[in-house]
Amino acid sequence: MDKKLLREINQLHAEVCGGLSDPKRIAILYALSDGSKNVMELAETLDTPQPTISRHLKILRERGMVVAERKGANIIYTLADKRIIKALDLLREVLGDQLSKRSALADAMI
Amino acid sequence: MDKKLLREINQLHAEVCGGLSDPKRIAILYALSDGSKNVMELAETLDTPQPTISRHLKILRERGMVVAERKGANIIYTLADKRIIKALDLLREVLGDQLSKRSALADAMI
DNA sequence: ATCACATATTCGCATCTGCAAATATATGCA
DNA sequence: TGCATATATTTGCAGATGCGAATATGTGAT
Repeated sequence: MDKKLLREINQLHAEVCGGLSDPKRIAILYALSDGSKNVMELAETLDTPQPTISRHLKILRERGMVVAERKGANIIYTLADKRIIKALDLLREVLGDQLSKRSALADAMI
Repeated sequence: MDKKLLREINQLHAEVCGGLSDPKRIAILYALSDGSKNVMELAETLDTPQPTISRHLKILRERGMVVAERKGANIIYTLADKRIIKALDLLREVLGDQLSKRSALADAMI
C-alpha cells in the first residue's frame, strides 16, 4: 500500500478516529450537534461528572472536533464540523443493517 | 439526553467505532475497499506480521465490518459495507480542512 | 499418514486509557 | 480584595489493548 496513504491513515486515526474511540465522546458530539453547550450543560445532559466531561472535551478540542469559546464565566463548546455527525450517522446505518441481518439469521436458525 | 439514543451510541461505539480505533484496522479496511484479499496479501500490503493481521481481522469480523469466506486453503476477506469507507472518507475531508485551517493560522502568526 | 502452506490463537509484557477524587485555575461580582 | 461559580488539571489505580514470538489448527496434495 502507498506509503503516503498509510501516513494519511495514521494521521486520520490519531487526529479524528481516536476521538471517536470512546462512547462518552460520541455522545458529547451528538449532544453538541443539537446546539452549542457549556460544560455543566453537557455534564447534566450525559449524567456524567464534570471533570470527566472536561477530560473528554480536551481530547476532542486537541483533535479540532469541537471549538471552545469563552462567554463570561462559561465556556461554550460547539461542534467543529457537521460532517463528523454525518459520518457517525452513516456508521449508525451500517450498524442498523447489521443488526437486522443478524436477527434475520437468528430467525432462520429456529 | 434520550436514554434510547445513549444506548444506541454505546452500541455504535462497541460494534463499529471500536473497530476504527486502531490505524492498522483502518488501513485493512482501505486495503479491502480496493478488492477482497486473503490474509497473506493483507500482511504484505500493510507490511505487517501475519498474526497481527489475523488478530485485527478477528476484531473486524466480530463487528461485522468484514466478511470471511474460505476458498480452499485461503480465507478471502471482503469489506462488509462500502458505507464504512464513505464515513472514513468524510472524516478524511474533515481532517484535511482542519489541517489547512491550522496552516493558515500558522501563517497568520508569522 | 504426512508434509507444506494458510490462518488462528495463546502468552507474557508493556503501554495506553478511563475513572473518581481532590486540587488548581480562571472569571464575575460584591 | 474576597467569595462563589465554572472549568481544567493532577494523581493513583484498575482494566483494556496492542505487539512479537511461539504454538496450534485447518486445508490440500502426494
